[in-house]
Amino acid sequence: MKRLRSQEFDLASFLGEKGVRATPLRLRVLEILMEKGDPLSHTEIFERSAQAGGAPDRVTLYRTLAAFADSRIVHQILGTDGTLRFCMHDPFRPGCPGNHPHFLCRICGRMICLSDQALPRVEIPEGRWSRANNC
Amino acid sequence: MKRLRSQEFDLASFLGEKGVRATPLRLRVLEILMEKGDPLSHTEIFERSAQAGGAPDRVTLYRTLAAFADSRIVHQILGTDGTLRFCMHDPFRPGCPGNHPHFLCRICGRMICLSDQALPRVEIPEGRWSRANNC
DNA sequence: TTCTTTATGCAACTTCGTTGCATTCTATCA
DNA sequence: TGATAGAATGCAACGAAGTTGCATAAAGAA
Repeated sequence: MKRLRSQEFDLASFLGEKGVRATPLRLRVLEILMEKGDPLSHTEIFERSAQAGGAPDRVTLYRTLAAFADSRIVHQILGTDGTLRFCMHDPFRPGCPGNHPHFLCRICGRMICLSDQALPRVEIPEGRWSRANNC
Repeated sequence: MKRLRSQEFDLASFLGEKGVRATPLRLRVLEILMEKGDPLSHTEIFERSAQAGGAPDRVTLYRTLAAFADSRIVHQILGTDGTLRFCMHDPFRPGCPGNHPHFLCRICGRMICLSDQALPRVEIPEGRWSRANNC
């Protein structure tokens, strides 16, 4: 995500365009997510955010990330450790967001996108899978 | 898993061969897992097991499933809901266990194996990923 | 400025899973 | 057969990740 630097555009108006109100915490989180393109967990974002301006409220951070995800600013990836990571959409990285695998280091917990290795489209099985609860 | 019926072989000696001591709970869990080949969550196994002979201890059930996984009797699949499911190895189903996708119904929580749709092998990224903590 | 909507902070709660420890069971061997 | 060691169980407590409800604070619109 090196091409998307805060110098190059106004973070607040970026959020505005996405329909998300810019607040101090949200701008801080946005900066953290943009700093490096790789997916970060809630805990990682919490800790970095705490360093840069005081620990945010845990719940507010969850809601901030949910708001970002709703507005398609970030997408969520479930790691093999069972926790979600949040990743900025990178218009300059082909296949991001998209159907690519991720690598999660078991030791340090760092996740990286393997956006150059596309995954095939999986066929949803036939059957009674519907919106109603009659599966 | 229709071909692997309890009539066809002794569950207790099957566990014995796998180096797992046969106990009432383990036999019950094994039967539940074999009944249908699809992966079941801890909760699903707990509930079915509770019906068939009284509710087992939650922790013991976790340990039972861990023992099965250690002995390669089952494998674990992390669903998009963040919870593990446990699935018998089916020697008669090609690609099970193996690198295939799974489908998880968001409504009813049922998971099914898509063992006919193989996934490509993913290249682990180059770098300092090692057993030591110097990632 | 006032009003309405949205964001925040706090407390409490849920789910999934783990750890520690004492007790019970079971396979084995004398 | 009975003693014994190793494994399985049951219970309590803990922990991480994430959610819900509600009161307060902040922001945008009129």
